[in-house]
Amino acid sequence: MPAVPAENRAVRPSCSRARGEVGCAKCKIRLLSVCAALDENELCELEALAQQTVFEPKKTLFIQDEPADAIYNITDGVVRLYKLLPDGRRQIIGFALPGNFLGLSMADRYGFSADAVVPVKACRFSREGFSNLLDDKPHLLRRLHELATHELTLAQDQMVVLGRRSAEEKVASLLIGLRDRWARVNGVVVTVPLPMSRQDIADFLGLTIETVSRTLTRFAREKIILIVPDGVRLLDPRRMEALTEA
Amino acid sequence: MPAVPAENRAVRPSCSRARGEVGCAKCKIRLLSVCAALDENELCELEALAQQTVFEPKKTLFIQDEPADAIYNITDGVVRLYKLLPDGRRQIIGFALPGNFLGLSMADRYGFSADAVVPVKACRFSREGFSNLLDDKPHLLRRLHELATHELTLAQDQMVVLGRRSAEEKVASLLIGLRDRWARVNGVVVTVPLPMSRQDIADFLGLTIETVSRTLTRFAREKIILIVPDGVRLLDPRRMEALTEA
DNA sequence: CGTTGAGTTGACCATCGTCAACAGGAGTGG
DNA sequence: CCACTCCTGTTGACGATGGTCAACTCAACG
Repeated sequence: MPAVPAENRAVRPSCSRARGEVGCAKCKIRLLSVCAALDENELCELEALAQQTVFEPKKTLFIQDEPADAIYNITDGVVRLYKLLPDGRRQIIGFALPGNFLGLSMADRYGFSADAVVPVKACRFSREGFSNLLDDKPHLLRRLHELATHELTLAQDQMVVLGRRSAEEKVASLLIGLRDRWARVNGVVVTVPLPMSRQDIADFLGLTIETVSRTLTRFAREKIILIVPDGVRLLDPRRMEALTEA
Repeated sequence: MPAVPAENRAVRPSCSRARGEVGCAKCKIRLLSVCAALDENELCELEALAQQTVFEPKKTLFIQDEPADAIYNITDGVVRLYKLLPDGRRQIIGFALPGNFLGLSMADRYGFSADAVVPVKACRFSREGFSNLLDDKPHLLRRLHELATHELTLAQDQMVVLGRRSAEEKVASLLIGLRDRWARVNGVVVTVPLPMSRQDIADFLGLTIETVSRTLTRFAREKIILIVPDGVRLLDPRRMEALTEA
């Protein structure tokens, strides 16, 4: 039987948890997520409701239009969020990174489907439990609303990309966008991780895999990026940014 | 000097207002908007903060990136919401109809620009005043959050349209979408009002005016619609809906 | 009436999608 | 260990959807 890790022995006793689990107070994405709105005592309440879950690549977290009985806070990995048309066309409406919250809407059915791109860890809450917590914590609701309007802003920016950008600009905006989001999670990066497939990228940008592939190789030929396994290194971030600003 | 209209004489005295103004309690879009969350007394508080404003066509309500000192509740008319790229390309991210609320995000700068398409009436609130009201009315915040997540859902649906729909499907989805939204305001309609220009429609759908024009005339040739001044009459709503569902 | 601006229509063209072939890596079984 | 398949990604040839450019109509307005 392994000893309880040192970092767990010191936590305040009010917060009981299963042996070996790290508490919310130590969570590295706490300040990025809804949890930032809560003080230490409230965090214990939240933690009591949370259930740590793990999803292997391609496993689904939930499916569009099914009853939304759970909401998730992603702590590790990448999740793709998408809508399908009856004929099979797919639009990825976003990639959830650590710190992102799925279930902002508190609606009774999911508005899109979500599945893991790489191994994912997430805190799972029952919608009911979380909703009750929300009822007597207006500052938590404020935080939720903040995050929701932030998502709305991202969605509106993506509408500009989808409606008015060329293929080249679309790929550039994905790379710069992901770089900036990873920076908030992991600190500044020059090599942008791209764990999702070309098909995922294409379905996010409203393109085909071939166009995504061609555009990336063109960027590589022009020494703006270096393609590495599961990512790209930005050799000339300025030129890449220029493409997104034009 | 005109007499005070009969419908105004009977309102409860707690709600004082300028002569001739109709109170929130009588507002025809009250139940569609944030105001639905408030009881009669709270409505008076809100009314005290509200300032009735009017905008002529093409007048701007606010501009992207400028300080967001006011928020608006549209009571009449149509407003276009858009983002501009430095080179002049424009993406319209939505049309606000009566009942819609501009300023859901409560951010300190506007995330997009807004201007009147036709004569617009709106209730204007200072952001500060509204924010204060929000602080001790959690149910108002809940309502705001509800509306924000609804907007988010619309934005995500529009991402599917922009990313994965053909020109024909795009135009059809605009017509069906507007028809359903007008129905919530005015009751069921067969003639969908299109007060915005072809350029506006094009910039909403990620197309050009020519493609919008051609698509509409093709629909008309095929007897799916009848083009009338400032709108279209849906002759075959089923076929139109089929185009949006495919 | 002349001017202006929105909308329509046609001819042509470019960007991006389609289709197909191929390369390389991972996993599987002889 | 090697052949085989499978899957993802790349590259090329070709084509279609929708964009560009231009001419024209028509209504509104002076």
